Amino acid sequence: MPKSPEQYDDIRKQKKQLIMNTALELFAENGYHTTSISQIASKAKISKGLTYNYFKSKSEILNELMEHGFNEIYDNLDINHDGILTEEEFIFFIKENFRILRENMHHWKLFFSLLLQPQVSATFAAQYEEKAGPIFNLFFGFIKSRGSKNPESDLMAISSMLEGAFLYCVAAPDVFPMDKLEEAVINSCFKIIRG
Amino acid sequence: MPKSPEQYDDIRKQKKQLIMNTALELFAENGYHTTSISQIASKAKISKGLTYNYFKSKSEILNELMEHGFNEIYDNLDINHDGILTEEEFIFFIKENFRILRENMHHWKLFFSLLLQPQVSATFAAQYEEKAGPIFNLFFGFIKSRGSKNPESDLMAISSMLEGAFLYCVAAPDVFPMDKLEEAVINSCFKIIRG
Amino acid sequence: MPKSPEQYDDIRKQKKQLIMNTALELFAENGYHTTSISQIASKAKISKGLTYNYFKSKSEILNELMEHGFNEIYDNLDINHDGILTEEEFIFFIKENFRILRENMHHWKLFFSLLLQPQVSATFAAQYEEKAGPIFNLFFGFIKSRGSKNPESDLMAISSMLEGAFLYCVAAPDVFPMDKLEEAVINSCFKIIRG
Amino acid sequence: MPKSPEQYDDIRKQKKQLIMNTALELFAENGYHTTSISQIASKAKISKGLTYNYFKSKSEILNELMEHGFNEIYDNLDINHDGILTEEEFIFFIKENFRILRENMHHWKLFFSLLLQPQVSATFAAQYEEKAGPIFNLFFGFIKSRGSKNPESDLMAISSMLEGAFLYCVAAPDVFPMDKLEEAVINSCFKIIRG
DNA sequence: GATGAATGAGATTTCATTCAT
DNA sequence: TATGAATGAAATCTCATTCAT
Repeated sequence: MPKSPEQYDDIRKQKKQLIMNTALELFAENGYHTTSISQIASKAKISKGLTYNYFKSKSEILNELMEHGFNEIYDNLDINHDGILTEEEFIFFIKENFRILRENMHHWKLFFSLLLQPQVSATFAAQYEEKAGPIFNLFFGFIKSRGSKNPESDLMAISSMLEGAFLYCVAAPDVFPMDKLEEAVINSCFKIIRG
Repeated sequence: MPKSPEQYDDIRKQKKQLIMNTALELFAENGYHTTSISQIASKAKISKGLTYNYFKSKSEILNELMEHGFNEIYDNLDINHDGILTEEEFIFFIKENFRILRENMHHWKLFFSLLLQPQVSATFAAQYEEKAGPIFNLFFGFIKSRGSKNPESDLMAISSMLEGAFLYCVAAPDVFPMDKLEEAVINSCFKIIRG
Repeated sequence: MPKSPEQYDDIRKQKKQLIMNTALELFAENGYHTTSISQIASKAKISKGLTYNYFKSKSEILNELMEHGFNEIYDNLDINHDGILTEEEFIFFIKENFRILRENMHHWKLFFSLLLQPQVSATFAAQYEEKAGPIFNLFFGFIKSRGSKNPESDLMAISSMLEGAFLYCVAAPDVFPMDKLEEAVINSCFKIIRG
Repeated sequence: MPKSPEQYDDIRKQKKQLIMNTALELFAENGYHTTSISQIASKAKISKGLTYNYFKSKSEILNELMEHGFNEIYDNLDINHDGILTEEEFIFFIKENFRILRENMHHWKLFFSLLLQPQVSATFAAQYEEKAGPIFNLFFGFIKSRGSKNPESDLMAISSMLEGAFLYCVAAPDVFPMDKLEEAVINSCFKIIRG
């Protein structure tokens, strides 16, 4: 029985997603360069050739992965409201970040590793800035609204602390217990702002 | 008339250093896997074959690089005193860290990138822990000595902040001005401890 | 429309056989070490890379060659009967050996050359003993059954003679005419046993 | 103190012999191709470069080794008498052969392995025939003088047996005890001739 | 859409040989 | 004579990508 165009489309979408999920896992765990198309294909239980039916090249898988990943992550953050954070929203925001981190460990691991090798994906840096910019602004607004004496300085400290905490979670999850770390970070944010 | 053993020793030391420096630069800039022995050799203006006169394999270059790097970095920190930090020492320690970071950008870039791909270098994780452990202890002692109400929590926050600041320096040096970042971090440490 | 699994299986079998045949010929004629993968590939009219689709390494080709070779040779000998040789069977057995030798000259040449360099193939010695042991037993039984006064001694002499004759056939086929050699060996076996 | 020309000559001879002995051992044990100039030099405790002061190339070491080896072996056999062997002389000759074999295991191992890979040394086959020819004649004369009914046939059988016994000694010295093998071979020679 | 055999460019590695000293 | 650093050719091996079916 021939399939309808819609069914074909569905299959395509599922297969593509399967390839991307598999690739993400392997890239994150073993690195982009140490992962071969063969490994991806065999883990996804498809043929090597089929991969090229969905992606022009290995690096295109990476590109799409990054793009999707950014969207998945930042869309969930839902920062498109009035642009002013209340204290609860700020806390919620950080907690959300940790939650998303835990749920997308693979993506984050890959993100961080690409951060250190920008030549892999030329478009990566640009995307990152585009996404990260509004968040900096949001934070900056919150810090100022809380009466910080030096909001620029506090933004740097808080951003660093969050970034560092995320790095610990992803790269050395056994050094600090994750929930304690989360709590420590949140508390410290307020200590920093308060002065 | 053969060269004297000392002459040969000299040549070997210099050439080995040349290879390591060249490799470090390329590894840090382009990544370990994207850097070929050919590239290293041609940048160092030697033949591919000679590389193998000095290193058993490409991965051995990486291993020696890590080992030397750790020593270079952590030896400079000189943490072998009485084990108690005064406030000045604490500040000095962080400043030293930043200074060393700036002077060994390549090493740190490589470190961070390997942190996310530990399977590259098996010995890496072990070395890291061995070196980082005493520093955690030192910090913990300082935090307690300053009357922190929750030293475990503060250690996590401060460690994260430092790690994150280093990551910003290395991976995105244009986002924050480095000297301001350094100042912000130091100030925030005290805010965190003070509570 | 993909090929059927059976078709692929067929291709793989044939191609693998082609590679093994080609390698055997070159190994036997020019030696294992002097034969490069490039030579094998170009003689088999395939690409170098394809070789590695079928064999993990060059030495694995050798291993499989030895394994197959042993089986081909010793399976043909069909020594799995009651374990007692009649005179006709003994003669037939030796003749068979010469016939197989002539038809598998390449294999035997390779065997003999590896005999002298056992470190090439670690598994080789073990396989050889496993296969040769029963034959010694069979011969020993025959020699005793014919009333030899010193069967141990006669076994040594006969084994040596056979081994030497095979070596002449393989390494210096022009020194003695092969059919005369065969006849001489068979006759001499009986002279030795008879005493 | 400058050395006299004779002393220099002496040194040269000794060094050359050292290199050849070392190379022989390694070639015999590990094979010609698997033995590198570096290994030879380091085992002989000289520099790589010095090797080329005494030999034009690696293959020239092999050539000289073969040449010397043949002479050493066959000169010791002292077959330059009247050309007629008595029974005692025949026995003595075979015993001598075994003795020499035992004392020059390395040479023989190398000989046998080259027999199977003649392309290694082009001149090898020619040398072998030149040396072996007179021996065949000597044996043929003895066999005839003892009243053999078919001396051509017996020569083949005896030659094969000797060759085979030597191969066993060299390649599989544990299969048969060497002194028993020697005895068995000698006895069997007479059985073969006697008919 | 799906397969996996096949290619070829390029990576790592080895090693006989040369050469400045 | 003696050294060992240096070369370069060639070997082994890997893998993204193509293509016939």
